[in-house]
Amino acid sequence: MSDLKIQQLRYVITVVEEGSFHGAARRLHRTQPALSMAVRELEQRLGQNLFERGSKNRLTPFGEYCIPRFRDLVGQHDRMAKDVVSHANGTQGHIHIATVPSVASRIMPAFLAEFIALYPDIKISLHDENAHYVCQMVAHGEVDLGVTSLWQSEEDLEYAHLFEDKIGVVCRQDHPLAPLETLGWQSLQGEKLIRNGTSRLLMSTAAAELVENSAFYISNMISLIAMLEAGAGITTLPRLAFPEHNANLRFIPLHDPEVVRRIGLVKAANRTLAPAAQAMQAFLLERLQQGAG
Amino acid sequence: MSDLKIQQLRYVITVVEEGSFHGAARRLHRTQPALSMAVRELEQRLGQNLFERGSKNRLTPFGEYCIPRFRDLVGQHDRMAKDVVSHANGTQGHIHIATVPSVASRIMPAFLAEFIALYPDIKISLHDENAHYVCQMVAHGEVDLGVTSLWQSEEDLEYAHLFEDKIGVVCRQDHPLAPLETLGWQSLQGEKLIRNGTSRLLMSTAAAELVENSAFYISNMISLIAMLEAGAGITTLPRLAFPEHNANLRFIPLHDPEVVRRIGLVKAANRTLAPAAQAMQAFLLERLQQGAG
DNA sequence: TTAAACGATAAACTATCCTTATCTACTGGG
DNA sequence: CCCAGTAGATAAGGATAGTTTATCGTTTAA
Repeated sequence: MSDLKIQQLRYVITVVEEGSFHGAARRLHRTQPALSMAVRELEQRLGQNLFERGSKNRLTPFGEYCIPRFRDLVGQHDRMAKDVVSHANGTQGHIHIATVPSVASRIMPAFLAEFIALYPDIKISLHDENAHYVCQMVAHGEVDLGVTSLWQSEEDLEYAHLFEDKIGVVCRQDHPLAPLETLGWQSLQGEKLIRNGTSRLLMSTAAAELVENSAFYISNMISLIAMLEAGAGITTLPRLAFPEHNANLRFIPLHDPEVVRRIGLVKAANRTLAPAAQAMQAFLLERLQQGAG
Repeated sequence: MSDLKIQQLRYVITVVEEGSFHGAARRLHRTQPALSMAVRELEQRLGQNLFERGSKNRLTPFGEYCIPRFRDLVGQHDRMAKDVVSHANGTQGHIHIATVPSVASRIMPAFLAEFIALYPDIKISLHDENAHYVCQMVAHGEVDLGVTSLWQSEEDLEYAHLFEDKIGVVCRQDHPLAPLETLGWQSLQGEKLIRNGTSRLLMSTAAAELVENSAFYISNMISLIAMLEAGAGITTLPRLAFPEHNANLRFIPLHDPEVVRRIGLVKAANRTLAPAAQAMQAFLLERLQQGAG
């Protein structure tokens, strides 16, 4: 038993709806003989006539039985096709994305607001994790895309650079260093440095020994800020990770050497993105590449 | 947006199930390039790849999304096609048939038993009505087929003769006429004749005046039999309408003139029968034509 | 009676589908 | 390291559908 063709079924349905072959032909942008022959072909395949021959265009009892079933299948086809196509062209879907907290709180809100305005039917799940875990989630397929600095160059990850984020020192407004517009690493000698999750960025620089001699490590950003506000010491942070509107703290860019955190878009290599994620990827690259946060 | 082809969807599903194009080609009795090209064509139409290119034969996320939906549609198609085809070749369906009571009780039971053994999935509704109403039901499309004598030659009914049913007299075993093997109409002069629904068959014969002079009319067969058993008179009946195993009554064939009821298959002209009804029609003609009840 | 509308049919063209033949890439064993 | 053996991709050719134009016969209505 062979496959029926959706098109033939649609032809028959249209003939019934229009009440004539000519009318159906007009609606389907086909000629009348095309429908005549298509219907006859289907009838021959089924072994029974759908329309009464000789007389006008009345359905046979067999036709009456078939039409609702044809209608059902064509309807199901159309719904499915519409759904699948809208997923194919990225107007529908569910994107899972992971970013480091600073990007999640400073970049993504405005970005995602713009994105969902463009693609109102795409669902988005945003995870924030540290750079290492973001890469892991992408590698393991738990998310489609990551926005992060690379933990280390990984085999099965594809990295597309977006922007750089300068490291600076963060201290209280009444700290002796606070009035300075810029700082060299040497100025930090003797300061009480609190390490945090981003401190590893300094490990391969001239400032490495500063970090190694630091006695404090705080991973939680809220706690870190509280410690700094209490005047317990200073820390280093990428600019994006510094709470922009904090009146008690000050961010002082550092140079000599200048250290940056490279933020990029990470996806699994050898794995095609779902169309919705492709749209997100393209939009991320268009909006965030080169432009700093 | 154009129609997807059930066949292409089936190809894709089979490739997924078999895990390879070659395997699927074997199962589908096609060559491998046929599948390659069909899949590529579908991918181009959707605008997204279903299978990872380069790498073996893994599905893309888009493919993962599509496959269950394709499976659904193909499954629905197959169920629908199977159902429609089984209706087309008459192995499934619902037949509505009407007959006169004598045929319903004496002919149809054995006949239908044989029929449902041949077509176990066909549903049958059997109505018994008088000859006039049977014809009316067929003409109005309330039933597909009727087995009856014609009330009058009707415009929009097609009649196919099945068999003839001889009229005879019915009387009690102790009636003076009972010992006779055969009777002429003249012998009935002076008898108390009870009319019934079949008496109209005599109206155009030499015996017409007998009927006209009869004072009793009973339409209900049970009541009629009871009256006869009570010795209230005699009646005329077609042989088939006579209760075969009744020990108290006797059926005496009549001749001079011989009157018969012509029983035939009636269907609406200009209306195609449903396939199941076609099967019933063919079976009725094969089994009942010429052979008396 | 004629004109218009409908469906069926024929012939020609086009697109689609499937095959054979061939090519390229990857894989496992010697 | 090489050499089948297996996989999918590609190209060319032929068969088959699907579609169109042109035409015919029938029915319907003016």
